Amino acid sequence: GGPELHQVCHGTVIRVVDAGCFVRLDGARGREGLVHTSRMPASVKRGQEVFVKVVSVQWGNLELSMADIDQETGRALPPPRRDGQDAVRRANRSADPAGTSGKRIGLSGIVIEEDGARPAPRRPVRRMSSPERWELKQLIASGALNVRDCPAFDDDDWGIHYQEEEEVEEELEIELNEDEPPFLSGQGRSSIDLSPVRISKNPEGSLSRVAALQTALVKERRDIRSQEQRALLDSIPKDLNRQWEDPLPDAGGRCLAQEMRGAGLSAQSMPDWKKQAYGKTGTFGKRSSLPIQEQRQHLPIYRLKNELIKALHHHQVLVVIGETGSGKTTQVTQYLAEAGYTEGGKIACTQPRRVAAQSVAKRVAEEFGCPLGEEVGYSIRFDDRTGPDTVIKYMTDGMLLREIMVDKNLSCYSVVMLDEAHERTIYTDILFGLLKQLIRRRTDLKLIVTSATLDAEKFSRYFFNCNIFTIPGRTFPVEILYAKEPESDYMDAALITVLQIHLSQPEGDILLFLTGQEEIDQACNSLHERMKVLGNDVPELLVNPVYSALPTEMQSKIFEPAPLGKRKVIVATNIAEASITIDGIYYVVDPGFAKLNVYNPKRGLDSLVITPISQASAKQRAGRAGRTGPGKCYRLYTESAYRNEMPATTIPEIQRINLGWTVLNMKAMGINELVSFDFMDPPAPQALISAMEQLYSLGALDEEGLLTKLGRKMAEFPQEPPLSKMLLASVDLGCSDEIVTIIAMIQTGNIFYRPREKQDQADRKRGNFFQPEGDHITLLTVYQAWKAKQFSGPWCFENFLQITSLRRAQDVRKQLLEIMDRYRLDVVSAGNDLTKVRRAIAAGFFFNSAKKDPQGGYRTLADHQQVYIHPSSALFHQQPEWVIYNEIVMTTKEYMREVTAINPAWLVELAPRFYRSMDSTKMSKRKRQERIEPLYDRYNEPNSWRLSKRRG
DNA sequence: GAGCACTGC
Repeated sequence: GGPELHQVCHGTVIRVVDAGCFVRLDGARGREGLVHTSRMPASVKRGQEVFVKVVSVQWGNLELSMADIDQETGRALPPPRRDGQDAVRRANRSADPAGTSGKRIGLSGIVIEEDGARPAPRRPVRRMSSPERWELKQLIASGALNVRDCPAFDDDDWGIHYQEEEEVEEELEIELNEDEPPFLSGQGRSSIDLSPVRISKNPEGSLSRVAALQTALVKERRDIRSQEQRALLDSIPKDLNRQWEDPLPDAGGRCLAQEMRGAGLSAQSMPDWKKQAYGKTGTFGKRSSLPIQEQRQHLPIYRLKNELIKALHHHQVLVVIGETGSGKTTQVTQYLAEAGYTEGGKIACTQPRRVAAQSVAKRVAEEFGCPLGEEVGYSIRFDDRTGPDTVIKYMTDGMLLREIMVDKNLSCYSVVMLDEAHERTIYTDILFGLLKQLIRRRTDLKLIVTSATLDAEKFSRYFFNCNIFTIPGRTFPVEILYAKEPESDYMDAALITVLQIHLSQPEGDILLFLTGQEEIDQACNSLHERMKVLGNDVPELLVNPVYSALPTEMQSKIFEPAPLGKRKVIVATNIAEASITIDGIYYVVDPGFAKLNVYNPKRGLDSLVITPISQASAKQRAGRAGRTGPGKCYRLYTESAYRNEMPATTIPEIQRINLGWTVLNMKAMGINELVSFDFMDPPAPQALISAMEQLYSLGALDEEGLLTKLGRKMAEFPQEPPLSKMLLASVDLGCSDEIVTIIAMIQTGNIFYRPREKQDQADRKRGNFFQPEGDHITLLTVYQAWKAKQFSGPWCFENFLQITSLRRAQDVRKQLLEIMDRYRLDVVSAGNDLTKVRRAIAAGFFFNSAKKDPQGGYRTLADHQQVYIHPSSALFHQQPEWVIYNEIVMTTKEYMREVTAINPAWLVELAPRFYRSMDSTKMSKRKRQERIEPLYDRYNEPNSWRLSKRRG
């Protein structure tokens, strides 16, 4: 037999009989005892013996610490007495036969902690409340409970003795290490105010007000809809399965009841408009039937070919304004190849998007007359289609940035063309600075930067006042109409506008820009409803939603031309502004808003905010109406709002995002003076400082702000610094195999598929993967399970897992392993020791830790903000004391996503530059402020406390 | 008890 409860003490070996929520003690006497597994490693199997450290014993809903339990008898110790009764107590105890205490097991639970971990902070023992005391008394009085079975029940003494509040303070207290990095002395976190980047030109203007209002409106509409849904469900008779008791004799009534059983499931999830949009087979946009060479000659750029080549011959740098449809992306590279520029090296052309690089390369290979990957190829992450013969290489801008890190001089290229540079991705912006330096060193390198009209002057100024070359576009005029008055609810205004166009304007499809998935679904729904009200007398309006999360087969529907006599309206996010081009659009409805990711350096938090768009975006949107013929653009804002409230261009990414990765990589390239780096639009100094502080805390920078060996290794990985740190820490901790998988899974995201119509089922399936340690380990479990099923697709489908995401995780994992192999970093598995894995997570994500707040939810350690565990988390119902999270999302509340339970002692140990154990004599500034000062009382001693008096 | 614009290495 196993141990009996009274024998349970630190280090007891316990055999696990049931692996599940509760694990029973094995043993003749102790078999009723329950072991609470909230801290039990998930890997513990049935029948396994675990060597555990007992932290406390649970008594009903009370909890006794081991210090309060007699190690010999298993009984709780009586309260401490100051009057020398210790001897009496000891005598009583030895007189107590072990057998009697064994009976108590029925009410007890044991909280254990896995072996190998540092001792968890002792939970303060709670004082018994008077209702609890009353309940115990009642139980005893009724005979349901034997007096002797109560811990430490000594006839006259109810005080199952609890420690005094002061003694309870054994709990580990952690505070921030406020020492700033030496190289940032005087400008560190404590001395500057890190406020979020200002993204609005005029925060008081009408547009900003509308943006704020709209967020509330979306929520309101959601609430109304869910209320309606509930009302509908409530109106349905319950107990639909009990039709045999139905007093109605006719079968019709029963039939009806049966049919209604599925109500609220399918109807809710698949609205009419969506059904309509599905169910059709897609065809892509029309293709010209002209022979390829003839098509090339019809492009506007063709006539300027010689001039362009001459210009580049005489100048090293050229800014090219290429309107949409001019053919610059496909033609310029070929012209340069024809002119012999490929003899001295390759021609690189960067694109901000992967699909653009792929599709353009395919097209150019066709025109060039070679198979893709020979003379013409592309290179994007996970997909390199270039060969030894490749002379024209399309690539993403991020890829060229990777290359320039390896080869500062880009020696294999003779021409670099930064296409779509006006989009100002973070990669393009860094390339700007690096190429500006490079062309001074390499006078033979030619640089072409393409731009929109608006930025051309600025680009030219930055690149030594170089020449600007304009290629006219092939687009039609677009008439712009403004609202007379500012609209307070742009959604409603947009829908009315769409219907008015539909009912009054000549044929041509409509494109409506909204900000997000929810808004789009609401709009589609509402349009459909309103069209139904109008009846059959009006021509049909086909409603098509587009956003990136939409399945691809549904996205392709939008390219299908509307049947004769019908009109198509496309409701899209920003995706239709640049990423997707749809033909046949004659009308654009532009409310003037988009969601923008803004990083708040103080909180270390990204958030998506509905923001007014820029004038450049507005122009781009309007241009979408003029691709097939002269069009109209309805702007749902006033002309004055356009001129005075919208910024000329969108704030470039480099001024909005977390610069951790950027700074690390620039340091790795030997650029130490980041503040003086020649950025086209320099990021705010605070953002740079905050990034450097982060890197210092991670150990990537030393006291002088120079890259450490660790930092150098971190820069090799294409991911955020905390992830890289986690990976490198895992190599030392001996769990890199697990961490690589976890990183791959975190980076891809969207692992769990959750369609509206099957939410409950999906949630159940997801719940099967849950691990008590948290979501990181849960993700690991998912991947391992998938692997065990030979990466099966049907298995994913059954378990509501997104196979595309898992495949991507597989790709990322493979790439990480390749890099690790290159730098001889060991890939080792931790086996069953998941503590190692959790420690590695803490080593990278210690910034993101939170402690349970007695007032509800959690408080982040870094800035004491109130946050909550996301309902989708494996730990949502557990609410462990200390957690680490991957990110915070701000929706209805501030939610932590991907949460793992940790031991706070790890934080101080693994991140001493960020945390330290609290020194009670030297409280942190914040703690000092929190401490309540006694009121001044002139009648008493200055430090004597008094009760507040109240007069009636 | 929730809901994430768009990219990219």
